[in-house]
Amino acid sequence: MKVVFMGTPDFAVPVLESLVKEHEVVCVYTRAPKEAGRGHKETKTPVHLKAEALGIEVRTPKTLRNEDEQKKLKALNADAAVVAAYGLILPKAVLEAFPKGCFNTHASLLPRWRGAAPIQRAIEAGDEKSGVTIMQMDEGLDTGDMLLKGETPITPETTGGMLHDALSELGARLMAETLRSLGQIKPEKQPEDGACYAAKLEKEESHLDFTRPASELERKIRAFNPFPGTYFEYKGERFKVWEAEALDAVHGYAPATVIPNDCGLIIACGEGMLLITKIQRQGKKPMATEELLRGFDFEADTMVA
RNA sequence: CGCGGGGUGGAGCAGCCCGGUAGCUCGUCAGGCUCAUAACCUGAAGGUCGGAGGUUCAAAUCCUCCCCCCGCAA
Repeated sequence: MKVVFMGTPDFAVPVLESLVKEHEVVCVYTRAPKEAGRGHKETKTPVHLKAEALGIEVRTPKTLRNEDEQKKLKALNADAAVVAAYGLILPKAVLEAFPKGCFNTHASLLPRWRGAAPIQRAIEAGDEKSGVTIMQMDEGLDTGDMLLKGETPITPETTGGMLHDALSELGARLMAETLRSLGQIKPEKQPEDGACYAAKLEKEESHLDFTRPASELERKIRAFNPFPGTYFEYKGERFKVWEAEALDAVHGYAPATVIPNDCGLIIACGEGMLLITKIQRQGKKPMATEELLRGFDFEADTMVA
């Protein structure tokens, strides 16, 4: 089958990789390179780099809304489009440009967690499972009919990074399977019951709010590890929190107080307290809190922010 | 030229601004104490202070260039 692939971040790369094994990928669409990183060097997207390595034509239109782009897309004469975290809306004209349709790889068990950040939101909310849904795209935001689903458990140890990688691989497998058995799968409408949206991650969410319950903070820390990360401030310095454990203990400290103890760094929360087990000082690498404490002191009874 | 922090015995940090015997916590090794111990006591080993130049009587510390790591921002 002749297919067009549309995707942008790391999540989409395995999908592209598995796609080229069984189909003719005539062109890859991805977001345009942008200035990023230290020094603001122009950086191509992960999908862009992979496509180049595979020797596939890459296109990076800013939008697919204008007729010109749509014409160029149609001229490829592809049978289908495979999408994975592309980041651009596909207008009706594009959806109709492919005889067999447009298939999207979404990192959640639809209709739960439609939208931008399904992986982190699922962990943050305390879901016990997540998964990937392959769907036939329509004009809505992740509202198309479902073709294939796969589940994976979320354990108390699952981080956003772990789930991301697992779902990315799962998505690649499911998409391959979907394309193999296209005519045989009966599209299933998404039930409205249980639908919810995964809001995109806002910068301010990374800043830990110790007035919240410890268990909630623990989930967020796991969900946001490794991206976008969580942090607190102490004496004007930023400390990134990589791993923590919620301690279900009653205490009389004000939230954000460093609680004196022999086990490590413990911070009072709105409910319970948080034992920070892996931390990163700015300019340093992440390390076990225990290590940092050998040379750095969080004074007991002072406050973090 | 986006902004900024850092590279000091095995680990984590201090010292650098105001040049002048390299320090702290931990680990390691040896010995001691102890029923015992990750506890305690005593002692020891271990460092080209990221690299190369420069200034100086003297550089971890001041100046220049380079390498590596990281935070912010995007």
